[in-house]
Amino acid sequence: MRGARRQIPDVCVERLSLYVRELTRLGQRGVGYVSSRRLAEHVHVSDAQVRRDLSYFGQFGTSGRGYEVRRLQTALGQILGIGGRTWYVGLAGVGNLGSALLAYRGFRERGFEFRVAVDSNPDKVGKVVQGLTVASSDRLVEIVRSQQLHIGIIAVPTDVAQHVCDRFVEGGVRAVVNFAPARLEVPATVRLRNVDLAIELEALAFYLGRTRGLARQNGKAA
Amino acid sequence: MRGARRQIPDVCVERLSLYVRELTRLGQRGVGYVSSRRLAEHVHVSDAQVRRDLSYFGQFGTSGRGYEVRRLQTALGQILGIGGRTWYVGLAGVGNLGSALLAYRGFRERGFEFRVAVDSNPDKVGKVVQGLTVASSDRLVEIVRSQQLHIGIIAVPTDVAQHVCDRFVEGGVRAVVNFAPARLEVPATVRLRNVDLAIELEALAFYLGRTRGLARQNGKAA
DNA sequence: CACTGTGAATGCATTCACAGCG
DNA sequence: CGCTGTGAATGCATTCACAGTG
Repeated sequence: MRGARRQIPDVCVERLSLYVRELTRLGQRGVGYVSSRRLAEHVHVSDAQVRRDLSYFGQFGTSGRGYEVRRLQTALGQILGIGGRTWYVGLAGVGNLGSALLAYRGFRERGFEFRVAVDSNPDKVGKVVQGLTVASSDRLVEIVRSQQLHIGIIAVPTDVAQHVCDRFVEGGVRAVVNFAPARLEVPATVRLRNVDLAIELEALAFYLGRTRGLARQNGKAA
Repeated sequence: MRGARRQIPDVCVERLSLYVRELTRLGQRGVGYVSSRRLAEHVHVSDAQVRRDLSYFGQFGTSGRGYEVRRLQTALGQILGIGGRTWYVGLAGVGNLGSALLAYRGFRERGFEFRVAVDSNPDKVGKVVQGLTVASSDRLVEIVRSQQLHIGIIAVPTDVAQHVCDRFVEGGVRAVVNFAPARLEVPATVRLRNVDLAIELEALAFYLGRTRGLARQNGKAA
């Protein structure tokens, strides 16, 4: 079998991000300590869930007092890999969605740096978007290599998504985030994550179509 | 026929969308029948998973032959609530992300119709984006009512997300999709779904930070 | 006290494995 | 045969409940 370490639930990692976000806010408001209960409320999970999630990574609390906000915040940041370190990101596809991603300030704040944006449309190549000069998609592989990109983001049309993905992988990225509505093939060494806008709506339609009455909240991390 | 309404796994619904998508493609290629095995391969799940997912909703296959592509496609479409019916959607926030959503053709194809887009920026109000005239956010409640919107999409900055959400709910939407990095409060009758771009990257960073070696594929529906 | 951290119990989701059908 | 549909078994994730602690 693989991975000797204790198995950390996949969804737990996503919640970690939410905890950090809430802790940041609490810190800004000058809150010094927070209990699992209060933290849980803000993130919409149970208090037991919070304690269990944290327990995967160590002991951060004080009996009777709770968690020290600043300390927990930085600790979780470290664990998530967004403490100190900067991850280099490349974007393929500078359409509306791509532009939205480039414009999103949250990335930079958390240590993700867009170093490159490429597009196959010659009209876009050379233009400057969010302080980044758009390069040609043809040069993607060499760019990924020379810029040492860790993560590739795919915001291109479905029919070229796999091709672009392959170029990212060829260049040596270690993870890919795919916004195209396609299932991409990547080697086992590369981490793949899909964000599919149509599915979000379709899943809703399913519940709207049946539950006339009350609806459970949906279990999507966010 | 036993246990008439069994509980359907949340993730199963998302996979249904993927099945429909793949079936559509197979249909276009003229494929008449498909086995759970082959369908599973394309969607990156196990064949048992496919059969189990389908079994929640009925029996669609033929022993020894598999599933008739066209028939299964329409059946699943019905189940998802995207067969025939049109869902009315409203967008709040016509920035890059909002524009990207308006431009996404996949929605219309699957029976989601943007009827309204609003923005709080006076410079944007009155402009036409993707064939839709941008209205003022102030009028959101009445617009939701008069246009009979089922779904509200939130693509506004974090600090006003809750306010906009409340207006959607007040107007009577039955579901909300939130793209802002905030946890929104909605009554139990309203279905909420969050799409959080930063979390996608942070979850990746976690795995990049630790697994030097091979990475499991990530379980995000797409 | 008020709270954490965690075994044990429960509840979901996935896979196994095979009877039964075309 | 080849393949579906599904009980039974397994494997994950969440909650319970409480001993232990500052």
